[in-house]
Amino acid sequence: MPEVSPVRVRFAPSPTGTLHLGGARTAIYNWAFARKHGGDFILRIDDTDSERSTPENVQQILDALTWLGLDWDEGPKLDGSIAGDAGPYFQTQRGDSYQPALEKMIANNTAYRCFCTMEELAAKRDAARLAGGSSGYDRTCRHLSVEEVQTKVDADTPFVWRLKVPEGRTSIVVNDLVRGETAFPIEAVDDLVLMRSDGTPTYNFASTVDDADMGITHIIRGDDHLSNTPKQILIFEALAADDDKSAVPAFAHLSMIYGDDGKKLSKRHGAVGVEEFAAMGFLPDALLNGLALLGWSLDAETTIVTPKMLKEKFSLDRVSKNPARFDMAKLEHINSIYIQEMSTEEFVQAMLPWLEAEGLSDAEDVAARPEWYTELAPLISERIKLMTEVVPMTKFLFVDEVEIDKKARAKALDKDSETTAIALKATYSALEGLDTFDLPNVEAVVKTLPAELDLKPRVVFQAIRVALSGSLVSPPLFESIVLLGKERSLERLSVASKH
RNA sequence: GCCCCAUUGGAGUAGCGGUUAUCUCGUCAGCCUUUCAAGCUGAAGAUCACGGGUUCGAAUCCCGUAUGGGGUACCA
Repeated sequence: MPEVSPVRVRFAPSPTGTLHLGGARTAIYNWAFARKHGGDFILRIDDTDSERSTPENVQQILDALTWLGLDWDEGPKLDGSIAGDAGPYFQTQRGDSYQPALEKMIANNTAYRCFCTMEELAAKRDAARLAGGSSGYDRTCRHLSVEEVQTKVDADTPFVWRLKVPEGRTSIVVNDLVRGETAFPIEAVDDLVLMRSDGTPTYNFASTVDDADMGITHIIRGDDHLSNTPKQILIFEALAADDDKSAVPAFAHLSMIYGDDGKKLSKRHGAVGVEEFAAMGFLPDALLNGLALLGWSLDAETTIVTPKMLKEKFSLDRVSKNPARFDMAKLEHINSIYIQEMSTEEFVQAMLPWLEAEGLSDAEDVAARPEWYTELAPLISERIKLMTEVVPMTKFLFVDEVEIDKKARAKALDKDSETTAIALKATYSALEGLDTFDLPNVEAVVKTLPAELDLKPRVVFQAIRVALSGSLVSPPLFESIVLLGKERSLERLSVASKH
């Protein structure tokens, strides 16, 4: 059997905020790719920005990934434990690995000291830009003699370590799995700072060292990192033993997700955090599906892609190069399909938290009258797109007294109050006489009312609907009456007809 | 300024040199109907950003332009 290096991918969020849609999609692709290839999905927390990183954000990211159904093989776990041997999985705890990496680069002459001050650098940058050239570092310190360097070091002049971009090469080619070959002219690759004067590594250095140490084989990330890639390739090469070509991982750069105005998705566009979508009533599998489709397709026609399908079918060569706009309407449509696909039992369980949050129901109630919930569930599941719609649609079934919507009252009750009073009283009488309050009986007596009263069905039924549910929109009428029960139905009809 | 990327109906996409340019969402109309949905049927909507090439033949390949985006920090 040929030796195949196992796939190892990583998702490395910065806990400077909660998990947003773009990050979630990156995580999904990494996860799906790992699962597809039987590899490892590693979660690393890039928390070097100590100013903005918080433990709360870390927790939120972990929760959001878990909610989405993404499981990682290595990294911090929800219960506080850590899985995997390639850790630590918090970048702030990996400090020890950067110095040896730097020393290795010093030894093979791929790094050098730079004594330029930030002010000097800024001035040079401005000048270079004004002259119309590239704005990279002018490499002054790269040409310092050994003696000059020694003098400055002896004088305790502060310095940073920079990458020595090799001479003699014309370009660095990034062979991207999504975009194909992209060549960066060598002049455009900057001698970037590896280690700051305070001894901490920069992002590009830390990230690359970590990826190398962790044996990452494929880096799948946002395309805002594409320009960083040639620099990172150089670092990978410098870090590698004996020109080991396999030391440079494969790259796949994902286009950004835009808001509906074509601008980069941000808070201005409303909800962008995964937890916000959960609160809006999206199902995890539906969000996963919708996000996966933002830049990837299974084929020409499939819209519904379950987590299982994603794990089996995901491939980077079907990732689109175009930036995608986030479309809430389509996501809602996908969500509604997932809702409809749920079994009655599943939907009852899915409704419960939303009802509980409003104090309308609890597990005990479900256990006490499972049939009632079983009848309710399909009536609701087929007409909502978001789980948040459950409460407004069913609240009238749980409360003792309905609050009748003003508009609904005006339209269905007060418009012709005498007629509606007659209709409601007739309904009252018809229902009052029923011994068995079930759907066939209720339907039998109510359905014939309009004809008996010589009124339009619409007038009669809407009046009843508003009297019982308080709204012009409700689940089907006869079913609603049965679910409400005889006592409450009569009570509400009586109240409404007196107005 | 410089470097890189992208551009197919309103949105997401299929397309890999020869198709009536695919599918989904959305929109509109009809059916169903006690409301709202769902469902079903149908319709409108794309000179494949533009201009040049290459080719018998281009949405597909090449060059340029425009537009949008990313990068260009001792940020990540």
